[in-house]
Amino acid sequence: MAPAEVLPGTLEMLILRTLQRGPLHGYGIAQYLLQVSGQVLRVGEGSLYPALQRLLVNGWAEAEWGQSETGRRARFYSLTAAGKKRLQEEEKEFDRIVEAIRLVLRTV
Amino acid sequence: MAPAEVLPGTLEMLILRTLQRGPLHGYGIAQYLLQVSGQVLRVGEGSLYPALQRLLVNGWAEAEWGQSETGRRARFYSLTAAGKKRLQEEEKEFDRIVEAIRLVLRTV
DNA sequence: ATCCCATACCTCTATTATCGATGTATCTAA
DNA sequence: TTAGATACATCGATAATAGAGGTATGGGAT
Repeated sequence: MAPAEVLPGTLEMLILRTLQRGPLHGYGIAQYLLQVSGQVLRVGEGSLYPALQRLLVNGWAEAEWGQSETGRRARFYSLTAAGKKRLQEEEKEFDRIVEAIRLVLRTV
Repeated sequence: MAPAEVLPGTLEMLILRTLQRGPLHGYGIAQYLLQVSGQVLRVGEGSLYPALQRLLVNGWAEAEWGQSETGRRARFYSLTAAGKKRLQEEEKEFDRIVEAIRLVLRTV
């Protein structure tokens, strides 16, 4: 099976969607995405942490240091109200574009 | 309606798919994508022409100068055998990743 | 006649996102 | 005691896109 990266431009949406389930730390987000996507979406750390920084800077998420399930120090991210709104917009736009692409792919 | 760009990483696939219908010039490709996608996929020239160059370099398309329907000089691109194969691979990978993303978006 | 718009090509630079490598540190299990 | 999993982060290279700029021609409207 191909290693397969994330579609550029969709990572923030995927992270926001993951955080919608509840606060989670970076490592956990990557694990979750890998698992739920059936091992397809492999988010490298070099993509993940900069993306999380962007979410903080834009006010879509906030972070708090705490303890992970395994007792280690971890930074828990959670959605802000602005982040929830942003997620809705991104999902809508994603659907719109994917539908447009499907139109092209289906048109003979 | 938002101006909405192309999903990064999908442009080459969209062009290849357009060329599968028959040879076409750059300007025509952009027009076609805009029309078939219901005005959603707006391909700027600064994205289009570099992408066409990549297709040539990779041997997925070949080009020939000719006359457009309106009598102007135009460069017609057409799919090679390698391009057809490449298109199939890209479509398959696209479906795979979009399906993975949908899994994430649908999971509660 | 002239001027604008659509058609048609292309390049350049800035911006942005992703990836892979690198580095730190801790905890657990073999 | 050592390897692997957990957990953070940054750095540089790569690549793709967008937007602006530049050339040229044809047709239709003023």
